[in-house]
Amino acid sequence: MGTDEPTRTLPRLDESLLTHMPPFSRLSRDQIRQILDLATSRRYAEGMSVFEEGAEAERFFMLLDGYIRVIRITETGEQIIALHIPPGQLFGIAKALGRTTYPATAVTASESIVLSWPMQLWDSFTAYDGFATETYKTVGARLGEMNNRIVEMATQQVEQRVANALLRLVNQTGRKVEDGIEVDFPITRQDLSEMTATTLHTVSRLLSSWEKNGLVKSRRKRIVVCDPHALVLISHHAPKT
Amino acid sequence: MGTDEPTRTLPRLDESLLTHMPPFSRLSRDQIRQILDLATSRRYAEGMSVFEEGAEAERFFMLLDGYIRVIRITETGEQIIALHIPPGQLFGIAKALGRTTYPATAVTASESIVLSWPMQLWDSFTAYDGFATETYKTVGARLGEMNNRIVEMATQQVEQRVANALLRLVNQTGRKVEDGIEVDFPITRQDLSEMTATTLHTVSRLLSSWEKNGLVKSRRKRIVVCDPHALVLISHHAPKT
DNA sequence: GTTGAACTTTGCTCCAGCGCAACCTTCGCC
DNA sequence: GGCGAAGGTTGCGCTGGAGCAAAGTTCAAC
Repeated sequence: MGTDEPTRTLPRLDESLLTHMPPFSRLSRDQIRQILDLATSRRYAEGMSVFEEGAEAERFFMLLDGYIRVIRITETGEQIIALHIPPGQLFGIAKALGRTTYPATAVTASESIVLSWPMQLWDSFTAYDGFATETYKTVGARLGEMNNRIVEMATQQVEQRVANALLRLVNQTGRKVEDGIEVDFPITRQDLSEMTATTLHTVSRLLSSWEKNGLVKSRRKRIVVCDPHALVLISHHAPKT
Repeated sequence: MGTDEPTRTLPRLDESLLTHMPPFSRLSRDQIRQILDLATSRRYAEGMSVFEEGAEAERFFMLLDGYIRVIRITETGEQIIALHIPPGQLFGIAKALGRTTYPATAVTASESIVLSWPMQLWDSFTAYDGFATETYKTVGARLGEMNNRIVEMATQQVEQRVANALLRLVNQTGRKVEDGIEVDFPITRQDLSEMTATTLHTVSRLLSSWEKNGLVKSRRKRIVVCDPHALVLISHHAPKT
């Protein structure tokens, strides 16, 4: 749980942190200063939870650095990964969904730096120029992404779903490395399986066979995509002969 | 396509149409009058499309009567049903998602009456008291529903998914009839299979067996749930022995 | 440098549910 | 009232990928 860690406010934050983040990019330096002075900043180690599904939504958040994994857990204890959030995005914005509780759990996928504000400030933030619009876009994009996932799960084979998930990861969070593009945070076979509604065994088999053909390279908790185009082909390959 | 039908503006609309619809419920009679005077009202026969995925979002809509089915179609021509919209809800609200095109196709699941306004009016609508809040709630609820569907598809067996889908239908759109609750619009096995990522054959088999046990009664395009509780049990039944 | 936990690989078996096929039923329409 | 199309039912065989099992590998921690 997040609360295991002491809350440390980092040294005075610089305005430049936010000037290039879409929700704030149209604001003046002074406005950003005000916003930063209201923010709590905090570092989370990998695997820490930022908030839990169902909890009262007392704060809203922006990810400055690292990656957030949004997960849901079923009554039977299965975990499914709904989405990954890259730096620069708002999250835990229950108010934007007309909710008073968080709809899912957020855990850090890697060491992360997070700003947060009390939810009471939400309405004053939406008054800032561009903030509301960017929020809609974020919500819309996530809704669209979930929608695509439903379509994928409904129509595609496991191999294609895993290929798609991997492509999405490298597109959204990829980091260029020598022999391809690497997913920018530690990710296990189990994680991939929770994103694609399959088992770690199947994911492992797929990655092994892709590695054999030079499409990817993987080490423990790390995946490098060497041949994205080939993955795209796999992801589009007709499900049925 | 919707455009096959002549656009007929129905006789002058009465304010009482909107006074009890959540997005407008906090408005005065005069405000509602203004809003209605800007609206185009139109009747769609069953199976007509109101707008198509990807089209420029020129108008936004409210369903007065009937049911709207939101669908997506894959490159390979498969159709999947994302959600059903009951009367009283806004739809096609691309602006609320920061989009300029519609993210999915909307077709009528039964004969329907729809109001619509040019999207340019959206910003003036969000200024009305309660309108924005209700919109967030609608968006939030749909996002939550999609989220649940992902979890279901990832963790449940076909039988449970179909049971859940049916329960959701009768909860959201059910009409009390003599021997149970009936889904309030025509729905085929094929439709149910497109909501649950399975085949019409499997749905047919399930419904047959449920009917044998008295849980449901169904006729062509009509389904009555007689024993919702038993369906709930099925929907929660552990997937694996 | 040893230990143990976390992560990964791979082989084998089995079955839920899909694809296919054939047929039946209901309904709208000329 | 007969015809055709849309919708529904049911049997059968096959297979993708889940479940199970057993090892191998990597890494952190002492």
